[in-house]
Amino acid sequence: MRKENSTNSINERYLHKKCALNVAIDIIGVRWASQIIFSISQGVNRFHLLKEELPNISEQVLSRKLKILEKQKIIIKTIIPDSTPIGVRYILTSRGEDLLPIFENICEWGKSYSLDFEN
Amino acid sequence: MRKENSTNSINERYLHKKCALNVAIDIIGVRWASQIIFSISQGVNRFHLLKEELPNISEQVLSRKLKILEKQKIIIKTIIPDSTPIGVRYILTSRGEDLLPIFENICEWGKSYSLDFEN
DNA sequence: CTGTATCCCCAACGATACTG
DNA sequence: CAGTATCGTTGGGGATACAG
Repeated sequence: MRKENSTNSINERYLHKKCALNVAIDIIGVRWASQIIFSISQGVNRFHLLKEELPNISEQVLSRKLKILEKQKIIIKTIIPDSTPIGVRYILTSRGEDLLPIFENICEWGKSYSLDFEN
Repeated sequence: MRKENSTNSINERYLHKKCALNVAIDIIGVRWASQIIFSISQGVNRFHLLKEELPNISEQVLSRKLKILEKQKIIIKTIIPDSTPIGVRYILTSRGEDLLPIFENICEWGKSYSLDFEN
């Protein structure tokens, strides 16, 4: 349960109000989120495929992250019809698609660290 | 002290190796970092000015963040000559400047949440 | 004015077992 | 196949006092 009056929460709200940049950062800046969005855009769009692609993520965490991204309207969960056992496919919303060119830019920028990463 | 063999650290290294996107996200995705970079670019480039601009940040945290950004070669600390008491000015490196257009894009994207933020 | 030292909190992250 | 329940761990974020 979240403590709405902790300094943590107060600062979070302060930053969100200050600039939408911070809103966006709090969405894409948590662990796995960006990688999951990118993977889904590449066609890695099912639960077990994501588990294979990201072997270090636990089912618990993957499930949690997918649910959050769905709530944020970045991905949509669709049931694959006539499948046994039940199958699920995740696809990006237009809001999610809009992130892809941004990720390209961020990725380019991050590459400057691949060289001197261990300083 | 950081536990280099915690799953947390292992996953961090895994993601960094997977894609530079995750390297960049871990730099700009922590609290205050993006806002500090943006503020400095706007001329809010001194310790006490940043404290005024971000009243909810403690000196401890601001100091810590500035040091990290300096280590990441995103900002540079310059001593203001002939000042008593000692004065310090922070400026962006070219690596820091490169972030500004990216921030513009992220901010634009984030604005779509200002509407339905409390869902 | 620009920090550092010390200590604490708590929310994200993760492991494991279980389920429709 | 696609999750959820439960609980333990970690480390970033923060408060306060002090220092050059």
